[in-house]
Amino acid sequence: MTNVPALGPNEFRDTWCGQVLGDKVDSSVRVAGWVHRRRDHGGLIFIDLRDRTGIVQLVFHPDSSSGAFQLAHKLRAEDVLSAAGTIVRRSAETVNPELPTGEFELAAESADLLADADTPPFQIEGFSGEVGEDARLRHRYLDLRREPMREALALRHRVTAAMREFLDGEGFLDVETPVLTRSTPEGARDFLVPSRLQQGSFYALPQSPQLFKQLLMVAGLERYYQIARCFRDEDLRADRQPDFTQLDIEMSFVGVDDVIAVNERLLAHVFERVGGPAVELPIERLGYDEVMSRFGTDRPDLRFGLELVDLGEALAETEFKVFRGAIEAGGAVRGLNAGCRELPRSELDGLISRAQELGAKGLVWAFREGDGWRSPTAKFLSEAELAELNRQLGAEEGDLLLLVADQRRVADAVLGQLRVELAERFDLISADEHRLVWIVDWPLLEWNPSEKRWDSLHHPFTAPAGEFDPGSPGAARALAYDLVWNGQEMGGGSIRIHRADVQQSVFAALGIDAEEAEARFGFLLEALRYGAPPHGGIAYGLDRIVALLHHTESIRDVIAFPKTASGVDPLTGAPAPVDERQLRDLGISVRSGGGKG
RNA sequence: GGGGGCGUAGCUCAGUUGGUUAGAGCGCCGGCCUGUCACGCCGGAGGUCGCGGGUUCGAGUCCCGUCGCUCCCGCCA
Repeated sequence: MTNVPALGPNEFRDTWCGQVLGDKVDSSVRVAGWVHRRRDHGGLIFIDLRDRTGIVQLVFHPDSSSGAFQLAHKLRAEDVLSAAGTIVRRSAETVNPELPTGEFELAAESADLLADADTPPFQIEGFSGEVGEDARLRHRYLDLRREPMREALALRHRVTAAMREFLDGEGFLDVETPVLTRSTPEGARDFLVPSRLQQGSFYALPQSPQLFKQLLMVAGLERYYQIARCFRDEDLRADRQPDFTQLDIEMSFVGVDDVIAVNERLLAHVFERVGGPAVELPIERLGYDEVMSRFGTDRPDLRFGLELVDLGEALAETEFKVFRGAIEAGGAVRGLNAGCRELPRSELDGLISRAQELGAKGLVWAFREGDGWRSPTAKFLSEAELAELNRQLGAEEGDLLLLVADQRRVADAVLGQLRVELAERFDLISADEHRLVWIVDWPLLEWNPSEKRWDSLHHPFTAPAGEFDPGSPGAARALAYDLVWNGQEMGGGSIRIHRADVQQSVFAALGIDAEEAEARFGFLLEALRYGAPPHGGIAYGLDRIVALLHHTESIRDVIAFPKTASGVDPLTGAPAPVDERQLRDLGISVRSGGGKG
């Protein structure tokens, strides 16, 4: 709570609780806030009064003639109080070193009960256990009175304020884009809003302002940003909400290096302003192919090793059918050396289950023992193969080795995830270490085997590097970049396609023919024909950034009014049924599930 | 859509092999207390063991179903 101004006198108070400090000693002061705690000694009553800025102790003596003492006796937790009195310095033995205001207290001479409070459903403070999230969300306005939540929201504010401060200084314009817009059915599921005036038609809530910000570049705004609410109707996670916030940025007449450069300065500025980790510039860049090879994921956590190794060559001649089968099917055998860690059989079995949950058919574990392995799999491999595997994995005596044989992308995904979980299990990550990295040089498209078509890795508006050859779509690289912080994707962006003909050929490669492209993205293609500047930008997941800075796993802890994992807001009860008349107005007659009414 | 975990007092939790009247801490209510700051002391109230069904002489405990919360997989261009 650093951005709190000094208060001038007003009807209910003339200073904040947290600002009852030495400069006010002997002065007469009125404060207001919530009764944080009451300590009633019979002939002497202490009230801790809390407002946004902190806590101050009020002392009520029975000799005050105003009735304040009698009032204090009746006060209960969370009552709203305004109290006036004299600020006094506490005697040395009664100082509370835990409290910023602990050297002082307000000797209350009068007090007004502004509102009394029912007993809260959970304790606001002073309770060591963690309150269940359901209870917290049902009474979120009470949860937000608790210090961690006050700090989370204050931090969030400081982050967005620092973003605006920097971007304003760099000449960016904050422009709002519509929340009621048009559905674009690829990608995430849209939230739909029925139109009353155009019955049978629907607005969609934006998954991102992507197309509008490109149109703003066509419009000549040059530099745009927006702290934009985005919506995706997909299943939730600890780091996913149906409505979430993005810092959205777009610039004209720029290439990859230009966007990265301004964003690196943005991050350094924001982190510096909010007391985040120091950002060393320039931020490291790694190519997509390299990180996939070394870490099995496009969002690598660089704070620890356990890198993946390709073991296909060592096993080229193997008789072990699990490995040979994977290699003959065009797949790979990938492994990692988890270091010298003795694990009980139950945990090794747990690793196998986890690997299967992540999509692998199985997982081979082994401990290096002499020149060979201690492992149920050792008997299927020759001495020469074991020796070569040990060599390639850099295995020393006792090292735990994990191998997955599968299609390359499956093996990578499984070992890439196990790598992170093992690092947590083995405590390889120090809390104060931070690693930022740009992932660059992405493929433009990837083959989707289940749908049998090419999909964009980022989105269909991402510019290819160099000329786009529709004949070999898999070879195209993208002018795209993701920023990864400690293994979490903070944001990502790209240079966009600014020529209609290029955009059309990329649509075609994605299986969107000219007619469909015209129907869905005609407004974009048309805009690109009226002189679109080369442009590019980025979008950051604001909730995730604040969560990382706040050292919390769940973005719900940095959102004032989040939804539960099933998309419900326990406070308001949303989503809720609507009445027949509302539906009639919208021309909607179907009611599913035989609902009430 | 699938899998794991959880659901017992207002909150956080314990509850043995199925066995008497279901417990603790905090909170709440009443009383006492003039230097506490998670004040202390004494007393008290508070339970549809998520819900429904089943097994059993007997179910918080076992079984089936269901609902809610949560984590993960799928999904999230």
